[in-house]
Amino acid sequence: MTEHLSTAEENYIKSIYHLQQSESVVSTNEVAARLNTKAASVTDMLKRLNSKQVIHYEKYKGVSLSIEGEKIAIDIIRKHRLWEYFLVEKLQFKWDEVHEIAEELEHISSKQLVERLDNYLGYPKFDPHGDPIPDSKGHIQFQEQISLTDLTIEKPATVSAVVGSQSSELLELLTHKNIGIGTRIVIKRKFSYDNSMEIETNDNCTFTISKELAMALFVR
Amino acid sequence: MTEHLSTAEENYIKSIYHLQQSESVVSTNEVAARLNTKAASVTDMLKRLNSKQVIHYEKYKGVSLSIEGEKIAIDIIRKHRLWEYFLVEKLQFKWDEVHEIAEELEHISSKQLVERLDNYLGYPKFDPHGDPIPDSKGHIQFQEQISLTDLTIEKPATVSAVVGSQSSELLELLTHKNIGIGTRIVIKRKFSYDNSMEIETNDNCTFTISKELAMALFVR
DNA sequence: TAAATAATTTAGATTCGCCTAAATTTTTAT
DNA sequence: ATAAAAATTTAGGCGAATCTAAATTATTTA
Repeated sequence: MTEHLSTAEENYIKSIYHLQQSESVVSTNEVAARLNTKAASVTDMLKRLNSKQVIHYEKYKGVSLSIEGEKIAIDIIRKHRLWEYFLVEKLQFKWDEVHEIAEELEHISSKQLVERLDNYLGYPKFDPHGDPIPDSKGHIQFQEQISLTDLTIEKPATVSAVVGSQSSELLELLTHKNIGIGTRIVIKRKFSYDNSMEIETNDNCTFTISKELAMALFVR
Repeated sequence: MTEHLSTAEENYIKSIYHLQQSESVVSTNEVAARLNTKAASVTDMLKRLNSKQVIHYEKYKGVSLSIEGEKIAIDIIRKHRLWEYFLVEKLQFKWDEVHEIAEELEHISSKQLVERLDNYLGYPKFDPHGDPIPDSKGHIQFQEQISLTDLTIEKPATVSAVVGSQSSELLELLTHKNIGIGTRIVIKRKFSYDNSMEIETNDNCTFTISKELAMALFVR
């Protein structure tokens, strides 16, 4: 299929894939920002990737992945998330320590390695951050939003929505607790007496939230 | 300590380390041959590594590793062999399938990853090829030579010496069986009737050798 | 809609790691 | 010991991936 891609090329493809989740066509500047590089460098690379058929690119018109490019992106993400799972489940890393290491491991090329790792790990469906792990055919499990109330204990999740987020009282509370869209949450304990729960967030804070607040937070 | 080395730089250091096992000073051409590259490229790189203090190098005088360089080499070898052990023990690869993959994995930089992997694997002392795995302080277990006669069944080993290798009859036999210093051997079966044994080598050949030949071969 | 601003691309350098061909140094052999 | 051979280095170039500064195109706004 594809000859061989450099680490840099793979990182561009991955970035474009992630940026495409919100808008289908991605700008040069957005890629530059995500990769901490300069727009001129991005233009250079887009030309190269375009000639390799992994993206659709026209001057001044933005970029999107080709079918081939999307396959490559999903494959990299699969590797990244499987390695993260490995690091947490087998090597006892904390879920917030593994990203950097997985950024390196995701570029290891052996197909066989990935398949065997997947098998060894028991074909996990979600990584330690709660993100879905694509299967060997590139299929990604649809991920529903659920109320934080219904989240399994110890299973990390990401805040994806806040119901009633127009209320300033709620916002005040969220600001105080430093919770927002994208905040990673793990439930450490649930107290049945008042349905409050102890949670741990991104920034390694552990504290208790009320049933009312938990009901307002949606996670995936 | 060391800022950061590229994969290419690490590979040069590793090659020089291995070549130094036989002769303490290594030539440009030897490095070129080992890395499948050209002498001119090696000269380039030696200049760079010299300025980074990881080697001792003088024009036309050959190269050797500095103390720092040796530490780096041992660290890379440690990673390589731990990953090989992981691939065979945990992911069920065959011992002759893992080298290439480990060549990639050995460049993953996280110190913590290596330590945790080592712990997870139970601090193995030898890799699946029978080579010693340096510990976290860089100490390498001394490996005695034993006669092939005394080698445990199924335990891979490397031919490290041939007693009576001046005899042309022995050489004739060794040449015919394609066995020499460095040949990897695994004993598959031992026959007590005549103390002959069935062995498997490097090149995936399986055949029987006599007690006399086994006694002449020393392995580690 | 025309000017100002923002986004993007081009032009021209730089570093890394490699190459070939030519020059130089070292080693070997006569 | 000197000529021939082998090893090594230098010179000059190339592609990948980056950069800055300048030019160009697109978008916004007055």
